[in-house]
Amino acid sequence: MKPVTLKQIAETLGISITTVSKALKDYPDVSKKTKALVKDLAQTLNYKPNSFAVNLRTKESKTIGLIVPEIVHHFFSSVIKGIISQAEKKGYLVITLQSNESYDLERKQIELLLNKRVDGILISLANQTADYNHLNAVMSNNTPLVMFDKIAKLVKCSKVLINDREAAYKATQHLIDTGCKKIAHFRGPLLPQNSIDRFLGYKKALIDNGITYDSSLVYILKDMSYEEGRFYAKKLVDEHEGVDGIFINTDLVAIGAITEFNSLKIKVPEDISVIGFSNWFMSSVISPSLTTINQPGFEIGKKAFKLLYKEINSKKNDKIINFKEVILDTQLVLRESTKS
Amino acid sequence: MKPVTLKQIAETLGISITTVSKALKDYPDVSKKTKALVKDLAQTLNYKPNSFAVNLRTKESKTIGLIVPEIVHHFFSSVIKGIISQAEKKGYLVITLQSNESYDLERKQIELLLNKRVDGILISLANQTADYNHLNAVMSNNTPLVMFDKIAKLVKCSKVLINDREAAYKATQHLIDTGCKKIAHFRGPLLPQNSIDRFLGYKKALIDNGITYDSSLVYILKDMSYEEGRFYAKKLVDEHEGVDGIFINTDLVAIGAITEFNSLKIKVPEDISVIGFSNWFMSSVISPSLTTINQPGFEIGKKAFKLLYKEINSKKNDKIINFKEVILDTQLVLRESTKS
DNA sequence: CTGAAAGCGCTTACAG
DNA sequence: CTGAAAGCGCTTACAG
Repeated sequence: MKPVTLKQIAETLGISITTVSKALKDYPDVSKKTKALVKDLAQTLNYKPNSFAVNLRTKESKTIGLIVPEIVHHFFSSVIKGIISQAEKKGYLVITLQSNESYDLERKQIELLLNKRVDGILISLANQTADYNHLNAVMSNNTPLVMFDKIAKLVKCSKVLINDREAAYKATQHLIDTGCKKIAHFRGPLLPQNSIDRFLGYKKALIDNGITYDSSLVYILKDMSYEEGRFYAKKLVDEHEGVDGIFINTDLVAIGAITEFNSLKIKVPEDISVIGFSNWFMSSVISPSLTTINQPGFEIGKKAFKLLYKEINSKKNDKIINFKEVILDTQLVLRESTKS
Repeated sequence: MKPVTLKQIAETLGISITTVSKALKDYPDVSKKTKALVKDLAQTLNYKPNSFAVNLRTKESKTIGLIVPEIVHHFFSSVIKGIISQAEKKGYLVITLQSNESYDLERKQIELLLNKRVDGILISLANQTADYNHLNAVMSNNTPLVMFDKIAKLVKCSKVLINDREAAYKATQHLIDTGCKKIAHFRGPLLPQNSIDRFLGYKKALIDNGITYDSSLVYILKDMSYEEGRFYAKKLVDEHEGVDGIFINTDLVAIGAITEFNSLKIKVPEDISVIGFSNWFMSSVISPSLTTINQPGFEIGKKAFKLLYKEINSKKNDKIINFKEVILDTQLVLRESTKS
């Protein structure tokens, strides 16, 4: 019933614990014969090293922590999948936590993970996070940290990103290229860097194309929900005439907007073109289907883990860690919600 | 730089490690004065117990393992969220793994978790899983195990479920009540218990209503994907005339089917009524929106953790564990894909 | 090639 | 009220 230990194997075989340990780990200074003996017995007894003891000795847990703002979310669940699958390949397990976009929770979760002594932390920040002490604490605790998607520019660590500004530019340019003249923007809250960047890309595209920027056409949303999409779509048409295009920060909101337009009998894209951001699966099945920017969640997750893994190993070998900023490509995905 | 230990606090204060340890844990046999002294210093030094050492001593990790077939999936991500949020409240962290519906992966992951010595395991089985040795291994290893959604009837452990048969009956009955006479069924593979139960509920509803069961109207799908939904929707209308209703095992497939009907100019629900299962978010935003059975993922997750938590504590206190089977309620969600 | 010994950082039964 | 000691199960530097 009780788990088998090195001691039991050693006693059964009449040799020392040291030799058993070395034999199992294929140390060169153990005879072939002894190794065979030990390994055989370990096998038949179904010996598994006690990970608690191994952790204590080696000071590593082969576990990493992951904090995302939301789990029930196409983009983040794709990222999680990418991280977990990659981690598993490298022998790491992943503890996932969800901040619910709350700074307080995020801070507590960082502490939980640090107390747990995970080997590294992966995080996409909560919208509410404006203070980076908890992140700097991770760094000064010497725990590798990689941020992705919603990052803090000011924190010195590796990051995995897309070029939000360029992608937003591309999206807005597409609206312009297909004939839109009066283009609104539903943006995220003032804080996460990517909602700033997407806004700036939108603005720059307008200006580069000789369209006057009108700040009243920019709506700042809070929770980026479907309901908000509906609400602001209504508000937009109540407050403005002749808007013929919108670039929306994220697909879920865009889907809300399209639904609202449908129910208001405003035709998409004939009356108004809509372009989203992120390429959620459901964007391809609603009608009209949503033109959007593809944001490669799975690859972002994989890449983020790979960076973290390298840093964990560099740390182990006392090498200097060079922070990297990896930018992944995005694609414009053409569908029915914009004109051709 | 190095983490603070009990030893350092003891030396600084000139008392024993034992007393420091007891003071921090508020043992009654330490003087108020000493406690205050110790706690103060611990605070200022930002002492955090080394979880590796604590794990080794207490033989518990305050960590549980979770295996789901798929993460990028509305239902499972809701369950994960429920589990993680509940676990966090009780001081448990969750290691999540994804089996990709593969039996081999699932088996390896169980072993990973057991080697990691998690305090308990939560699992929803892969479709491919037909052999339960790995699950019985968990039980005989004395690690609490709770299964949810896709379970194995033969494994003796606690389970969190919905009444799939009854819910499927309810769905089929709704089609009948709204005038459908020739009702098809897209079911899941032969193995997961819930696809069997949903099929049985469908069949029983037909029979109870005097409709002859026709096995050629039942299609057995493999991966329950959107693409399969489209494919079988086409196949159904190619092979049968006059089908006026379908009950589909899961929303994603139903959404594929509706998309296919839309593109074939078959009107839903006028020509054919469609009812899904699970109530994915996107089902409410497609058009026509999908009538379905709500399956409370978040609550299933919460309940599953609560059961596991009880078992972990029972085990710790050497109490007998009584396996429970909790059945959660489902609701019929009426939308546009069925007649009223 | 083998093993005695120290130590990772805690907890707790026991003695005083 | 305090502390010495054993022990959780490993790993590894060192001696032989």
